[in-house]
Amino acid sequence: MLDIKLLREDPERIAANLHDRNVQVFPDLDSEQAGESWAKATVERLRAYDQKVRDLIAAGDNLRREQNENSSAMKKVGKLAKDEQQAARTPLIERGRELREQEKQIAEQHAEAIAARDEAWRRVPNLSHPDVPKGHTDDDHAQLRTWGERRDFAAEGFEPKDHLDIAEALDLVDFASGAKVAGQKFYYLVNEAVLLDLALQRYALDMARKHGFKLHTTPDLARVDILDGLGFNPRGESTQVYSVANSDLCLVGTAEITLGGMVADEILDPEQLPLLVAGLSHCFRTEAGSAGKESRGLYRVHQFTKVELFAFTVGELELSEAMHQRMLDIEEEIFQGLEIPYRVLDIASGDLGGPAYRKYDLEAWMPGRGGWGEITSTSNCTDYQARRLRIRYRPAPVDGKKQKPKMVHMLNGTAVATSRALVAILENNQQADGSVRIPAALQPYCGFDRIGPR
RNA sequence: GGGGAAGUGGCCGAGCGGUUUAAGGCGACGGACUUGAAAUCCGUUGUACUCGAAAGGGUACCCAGGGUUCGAAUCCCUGCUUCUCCGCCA
Repeated sequence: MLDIKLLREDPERIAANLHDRNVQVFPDLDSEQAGESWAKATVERLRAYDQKVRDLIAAGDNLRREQNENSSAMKKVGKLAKDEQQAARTPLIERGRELREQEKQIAEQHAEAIAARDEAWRRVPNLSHPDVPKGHTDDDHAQLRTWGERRDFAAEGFEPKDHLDIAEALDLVDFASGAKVAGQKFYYLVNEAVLLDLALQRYALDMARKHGFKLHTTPDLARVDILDGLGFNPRGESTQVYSVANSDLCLVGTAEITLGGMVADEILDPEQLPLLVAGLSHCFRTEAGSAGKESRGLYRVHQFTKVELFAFTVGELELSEAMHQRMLDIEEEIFQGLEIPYRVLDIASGDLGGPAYRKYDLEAWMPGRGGWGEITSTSNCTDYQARRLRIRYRPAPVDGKKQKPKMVHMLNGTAVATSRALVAILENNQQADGSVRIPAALQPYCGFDRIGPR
């Protein structure tokens, strides 16, 4: 959620950003129905909502002030002579009843107005970094660089298989049983794949730790309001999130949720910042609306395991942007260690997602599909998530004066999502004889340097 | 799962329907005294919304949400959390 003051102070900026990101806040205000100025019309409606809220706040405050005055008048009645007290009380009681009635009505209207405003305001996405490429197709992302040598399978004399063929031939996954027990896109890892999965987790955790991230395993479930605070929409029709029946809990789609929520409602000491935490969790995704897309194998599944990096920084753009680069560097170091060729994308405005101010993805080369596939993603969400989770810090005193708390900036990034990393490793390291070479960095964790041939 | 107890400011802790403007203490900050420090004394002290150019004013917040009342930290209901005892369990 953005600071509502921005709506009052710089509405043009919000309209321009809505336009760049192509985000419709009100269903009836899109470019078809409202024309070119739909974004401007959206902002105007938001401002009207906000004004109504403020008017009702003023009205309510006034009534409560009168109620307080009435109460103090009542206190003084006790000092009057006994025979005068009753006569003095009656009108005050009457007035008090009136005020209570009025205040109740105003409070009701206020609750409605604030619900309407916030429901809309929450859909307004974060501002965007000025360098974010504008556009909303996959071609609009800016490719910053590539790393690594892609293997020339033709020169090696064989046709690369995709990871599912490799894994099935080596008896590393069991999708059939997964489907029987839990449904399509659930799976069992089998044999060496189990150890490889654990090795990836341990490798990523060691890397996170080396870079100063405090390690955590996190709950795999979280409360709805924590999800909300981080900008996930557990309700909604196309939600990516599983909800647990008869509770306010959801299965987390990423440890971003549990790590980000960890310090909700707290005012942090500036010495604690930047606060670097890493979390190992399972990730559950409904993948609603993505049926048929990249449906083969481990690439898009309902459950996987991930080591996530998370940072809370002082609420200054220079600092969070520097941290964002640092997180991207770590992600690159991790995949360089795994010897996976990849490219780095600066994600375009239309594909940022609500909370992100800027987002970089790493896409690994996946020979099986002959294309790039997303393996990590790191976002600087600035204060957008912090505002709803009320995560603040108190800046150091200036001239001996205590400073007001400020919102932290929050960043998240993937260290390793094991399922996608498995895809990349199996496909890039497959051998002509059907075996798969294990990257040197993982061998100490696995205890073997090759799977197969069988 | 069942029974008890408890949730008050940065922390400890009093208050159980209107003299509370939440006592008192600790801590922190500022000042006085001091060559400096300690001790002592004096003062200040949270979060947010809102009005205002500012000075400053108003409102809310005693775990959360409802309710009773002219008036709630205080009474009632529901929930959450913590502690504790019993049962069950890896």
